[in-house]
Amino acid sequence: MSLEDLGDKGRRAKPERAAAKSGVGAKPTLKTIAELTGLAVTTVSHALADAPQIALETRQRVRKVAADIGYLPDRAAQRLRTGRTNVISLVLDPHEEILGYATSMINGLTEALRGTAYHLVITPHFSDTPQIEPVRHIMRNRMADGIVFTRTEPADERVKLLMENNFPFICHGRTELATAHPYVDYDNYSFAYQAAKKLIAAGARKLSIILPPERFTFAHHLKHGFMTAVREEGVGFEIAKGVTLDSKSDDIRDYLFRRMGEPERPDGYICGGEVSALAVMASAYDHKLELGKDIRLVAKQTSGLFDQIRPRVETIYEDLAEAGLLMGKLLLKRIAGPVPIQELQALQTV
Amino acid sequence: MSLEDLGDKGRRAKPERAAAKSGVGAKPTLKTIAELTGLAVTTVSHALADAPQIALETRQRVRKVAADIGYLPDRAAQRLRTGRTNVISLVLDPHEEILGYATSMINGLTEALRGTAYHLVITPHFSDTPQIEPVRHIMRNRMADGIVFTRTEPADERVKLLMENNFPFICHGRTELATAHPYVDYDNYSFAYQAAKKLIAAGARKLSIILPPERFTFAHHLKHGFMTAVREEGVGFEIAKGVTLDSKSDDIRDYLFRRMGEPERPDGYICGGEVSALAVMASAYDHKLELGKDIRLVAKQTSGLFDQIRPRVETIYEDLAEAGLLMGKLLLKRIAGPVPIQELQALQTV
DNA sequence: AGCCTCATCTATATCGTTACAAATTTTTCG
DNA sequence: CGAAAAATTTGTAACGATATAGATGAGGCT
Repeated sequence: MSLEDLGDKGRRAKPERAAAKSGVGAKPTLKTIAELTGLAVTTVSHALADAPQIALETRQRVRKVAADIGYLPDRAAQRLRTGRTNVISLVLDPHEEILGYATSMINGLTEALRGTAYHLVITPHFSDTPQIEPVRHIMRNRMADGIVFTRTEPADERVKLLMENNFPFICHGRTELATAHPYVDYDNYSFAYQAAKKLIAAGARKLSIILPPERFTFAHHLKHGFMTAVREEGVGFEIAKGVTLDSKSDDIRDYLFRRMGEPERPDGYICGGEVSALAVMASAYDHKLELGKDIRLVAKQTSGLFDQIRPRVETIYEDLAEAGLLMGKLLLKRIAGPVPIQELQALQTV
Repeated sequence: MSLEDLGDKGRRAKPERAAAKSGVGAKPTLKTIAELTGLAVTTVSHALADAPQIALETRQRVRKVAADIGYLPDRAAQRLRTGRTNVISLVLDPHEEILGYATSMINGLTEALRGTAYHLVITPHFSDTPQIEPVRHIMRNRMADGIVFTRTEPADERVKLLMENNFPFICHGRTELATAHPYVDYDNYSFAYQAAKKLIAAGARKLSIILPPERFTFAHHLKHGFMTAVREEGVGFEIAKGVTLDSKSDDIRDYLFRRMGEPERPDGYICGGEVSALAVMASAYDHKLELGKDIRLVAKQTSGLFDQIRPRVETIYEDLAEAGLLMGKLLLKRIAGPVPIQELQALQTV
């Protein structure tokens, strides 16, 4: 260490020092490139930004050197100077029980961010603080250039706040607000509608659906789809009471087990999540009810899980990775500049 | 806007301007506090750092003002000046199939980071680039103060590189390198050992295990635990060939289905993942083999999933959220300063 | 009083980048 | 050829924080 140091000092001046440094592991900066090319730092900066007032030949030369020494702009410096963070923040509710929901979405998002300068930061939303807190915090302290969040509500405060401040965001799910906003959503109305129709076509005469907590917009979508189908067909129905898709899976199963032991029990179940579908199956099994005969089931599938479940269950697929990918793409588009809102809305069809 | 501007100019000097600004929504900085308190920026900085050479009363006053206006230091500026990023990078392989593996770990990590200045950044590792790339990149470009990664290999290059450079990290799983390194691991040896014993105790006479790809250290741990148990008991055994826990679940099932149709088929399965366990169940079902009689199964459980699976399956639990929490805590400890390596190692017991 | 010490606070420079304005060189053309 | 125009490059300041060294003033000591 000290020997090397001496040797280095013993040689000559600065340009070589920088070069040597960059050769080893020291981070190259614009200054490094400037010294290497004999240009000014400003020029290098402009050249790398492909500014037209820099001679084409210079731009190419600079780019070459930058690539050779593996220059990457310092994010902190860029961020400090420009205010751009190059960060997308995914606000995540650690409560989300749906298996792999977050993972799939993260995979989609990282895929969308691939090749860009953007990083994905996970911002947890702890349930003991108001939902809007992380969003307000990110906005106020410029922690990110854009926000992604899920579990949208009909009058979602986060959407309101972000829209008011014209802050780039996208959410999974829609609101019922008057002003349009960016979103990616899955057509849960159609999901429930088609699921109900399938159950009825298969012979079910009394349907039941387990809904998400009522505060989420997609609970309403599911309910409407469900209600429309049962009314059209004139079959019996009920909505699971006391449990939601967010309930602990054991609680869901306990509820179902109880209900299946009662008279007038439903014979067709619609499950908006994989865990609740398994709970239906478990309850039926524990009652020695036969699936596909005594009890029918249509589940929403968001992973490969149900390909291995026996007896086979009718499912309808929701592609969460694609949702994440879409969200990422739309958000980047919005961050790049103003875009008509309707171009930032996507509905995944059933 | 212009009116307000004029009015503001018409009044007096700077302190009020800053106050007005911070009151609205402009981000308060050290300068804001300096103007508010009449102190110098440097003093404020020191005061907030609780430097003893600043009068106690001043420190308190500054802290109060900072809290009142909701001051938060600018991460970019801090990072630029100090080199600290306040970022923990989780290198994630989007390939990981184990349901919710990433989610659980992320939840644990965010819990560990809660209340600290640290953010969690997801750095994807795309399978078309060498595994070491993201790590090298993070290190070279100082993208994070610490790295978390998973799926450790016996001679893991990432571990070598990070150890050589004395860069803070922690990995899920151990290596077989001579030099000790930080890790959090689950005792997969004991898992396989106990799983095998359970199967044998339940009457299984020929055991099979589906292993992770051989390049991962925990594949060896599982294998050793398995082999030790079958040798001790002198029962038949085999190791699933051609498929691993990383194989597509349909491929695992196809393999199992084939194998279950052949003579000398195993009657006890050890599954290191939930999906492969379901594949075993599906194959058995498709062969009309009865679980618990013709075929026995012990699965590793990492979510609540198997509480809903019927027939009930014997499982052994691995707490991934706790692993994440541990990893976060140990990594933070390491980042805070040098720590004897053995204090940075944790083995989760079965 | 004069000098020193201690406690407290402050000025300056810097991290790497970019906006802005200015300077320099080259080209154009009467 | 020489001035104006165009093309190209450069210097300066700033983003917000902190490390370093230095300044200020109160009090103690001889």
